[in-house]
This record gives sequence, C-alpha cells and structure tokens, in this order.
Amino acid sequence: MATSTVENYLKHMLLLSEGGEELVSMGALAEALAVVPGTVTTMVKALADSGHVEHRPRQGVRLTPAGRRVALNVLRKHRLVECFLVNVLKMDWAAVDTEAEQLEHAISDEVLDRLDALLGHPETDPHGDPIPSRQGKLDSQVYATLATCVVEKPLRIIRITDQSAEFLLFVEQNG
Amino acid sequence: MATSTVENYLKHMLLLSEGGEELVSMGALAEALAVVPGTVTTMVKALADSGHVEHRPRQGVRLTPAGRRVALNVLRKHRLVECFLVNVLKMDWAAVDTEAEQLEHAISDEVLDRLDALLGHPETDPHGDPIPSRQGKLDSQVYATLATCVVEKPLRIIRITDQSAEFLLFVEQNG
DNA sequence: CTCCTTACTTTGATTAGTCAAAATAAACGT
DNA sequence: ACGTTTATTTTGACTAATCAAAGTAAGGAG
Repeated sequence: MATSTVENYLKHMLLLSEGGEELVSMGALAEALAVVPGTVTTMVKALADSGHVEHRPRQGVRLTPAGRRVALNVLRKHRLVECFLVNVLKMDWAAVDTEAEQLEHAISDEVLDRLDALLGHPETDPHGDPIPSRQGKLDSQVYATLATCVVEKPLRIIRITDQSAEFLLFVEQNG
Repeated sequence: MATSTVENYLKHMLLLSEGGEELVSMGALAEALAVVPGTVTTMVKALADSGHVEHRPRQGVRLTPAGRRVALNVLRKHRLVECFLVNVLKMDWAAVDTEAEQLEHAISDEVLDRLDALLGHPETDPHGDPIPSRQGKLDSQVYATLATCVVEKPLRIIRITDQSAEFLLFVEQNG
C-alpha cells in the first residue's frame, strides 16, 4: 500500500497537471508539498522505480497510468470527504480542506463507496471541484473565470480554484 | 501533536490497564502493538521524556494524567467512529475495528464533536464498550461474563471484549 | 546459595522522509 | 561566445520507528 506521503506526491502531480499532459516541474511540486526541491528529486526517483511516475531528469515528471489511478482515488476520497463534512456534519466549507487532507489517507475504499452512496453520488465537492468517478473518470470542464466575465451581468459561481484559507475566508465574508 | 504511533502506544496502555492502576508490562504492550519488546522499551523511554508515562525500569509503565488524557481522546475517537460506521454507513460491526484503527488518528476534535452530536451522544460503541466523555470520563462497569452466567437462563449480551476478527465472525455466524 | 528461566534493556543496523548546502546543467542576455 | 541566473540534482546528515541479537537483572526451584 502506498504511504500517505506517496499519495500526496501523486495527488499533487495530478492537480498540477490539470487536464493537460504536460510535465510537472520539480519546483512546482516542491512548492505544493512544502518541501525543498532536493527532497522531491529523491522521492520522484523512488516513485519512478515503483512505476508510478515517469521521470525526465532536469525536465519534470509525469504520472504513469498506475500513478494516475492512485492519484484519482486519493482525490476522490478527498472530495467526497469534503462533501460529507459540509453536507452531513454541517462544517464550514472554508475549513474542510485541511480536515480532508488527513482523512483522505485514512479511509478505505469500502468506506469511500458507502460515503458516496450516502451522499447520493455527488459530482462536485463543496468548492465546485469535480469528483473523480470510481472508474477513474474526471471531467475537468473549463468554465469562464471571473476575470473573463462581463461586469454587472448576473452570474453563478460554479467553482473556486484558489483553495487557500485566506481566500476562502475572503469569499465567505464578502458573499 | 502526538504522532499516530504515540497515540497507539498510549491507547493500548489505557486498554491494558482497564480500570486498575497497575503497571503495564513491556511484554504485554509489545504483544498488543505487534512490535518486539526492545522497541517498546525505546519508545516508552521517549514517552517518559515527553511526560506521557512514568517508566519503572524492569517493572512496567503507567500513564501520567497527561498521557491518560491523550489516550482517552484517541479511544473516544475510535469508538465514536465505530458507531458512525455501523449506525450511519451500515457497515458490518465485525469489520469496523480495523477501519477505526486508521481513522482515530486522522479526525480532528472538531469533527469528533460533530460526529458525537450527529450520533446523539452514544454511551457505548457497537461492541458495547463505553465511550469516554469529552471531559475524559470513562465508566468501566464490570458486568457478569458468559463464563459466570447461569446456563439456560435468558440473558442479554451487553459487551464483547474479545475484538479479534475470528471471534467476531464466530459470534456473527452463531447469533 | 546457585543455577535457570523469563522478562527486560542495549546495541547496531535499517527504512522512510526530510533538510542544508554544494555541485551541475540548462537557459538567457548581451 | 561568455558569464550569469535559475532549476535541478547530489551529498551528507538527521529524526522517527523499527528489528535482530546480544547482554543483564530478578525471581523462583532445587
């Protein structure tokens, strides 16, 4: 079984390559994981050995199908847990990300499935991010961003990309 | 924050000293944690340094009030999670122990409280084991055991002490 | 009292994950 | 083409948790 560290590396690679098939840079990964770049290099080489990623030295890294499978499963856990925390436990949707960060590595596939059923198979989490299907399908639709919207025209916000605590707090306090 | 390894050591010390104030032997702890005795000695010395336990070399170990506090909180998480898995997710009550083993280290106190409320502040988990209160109160009532019961007299089973998977399976299959 | 058994502790080594800092490579501007 | 900047990799060291195996203490049995 993949350790939770490994799961985090793979999850972040998936997030950093949203949609596209491009290589993820070591620097970006180090930033996302809050570790120094040297640590990422070491870890990525191990991940390459275990067949989860393909490492192009000095260029970047990319998930293999096996690595992507693991990453999608973790992401599915993360987002379904967020749904649970908000919809069932009525937690503040700005705070659930940190909680889910821990729980995503602790829940089994069995619990995951039951949670999914309990929640009525939701398609997105409370921030509007799509939830990967059990079969590993993830539709990353591209919506218009606030920056590309017409001012003064009514609109509905579907998804919030910036998950930083500060930003979510800002959104909350300003509707 | 205590690592999940530390939480496990403390939790098992609590369980092994059920009620009484006696010292827990290193051997019993090693057995419970499935590690070799030498590992326990090392770890217990570290735990003594951090003020969670009192170590009597060659005699045994005992929780300090601080250690007991941590242990009770972990046990509360474990048992409330079991309630949730059985009552809400309708999982098999013989299987939830292993699940809870992981989750007890991943859920925050915030989630714990909300879970407790959702479940209606239960007093025991699905196996009949008492759930420590938020204030750290744990009533370990002593019930008659099957071995001390009158045969052929109707009775209600309140609590099952042996949590091994095999035994739970046996109980399940034989009513 | 001496020996034996059993429990406990020590010691040395290992694995996973990490950092700091030095070394290297690629890219970039002039 | 040359030197400078920037990203990446390497190296050496560290912490947490573990095991195997050797060493030590304490409590009986005779």
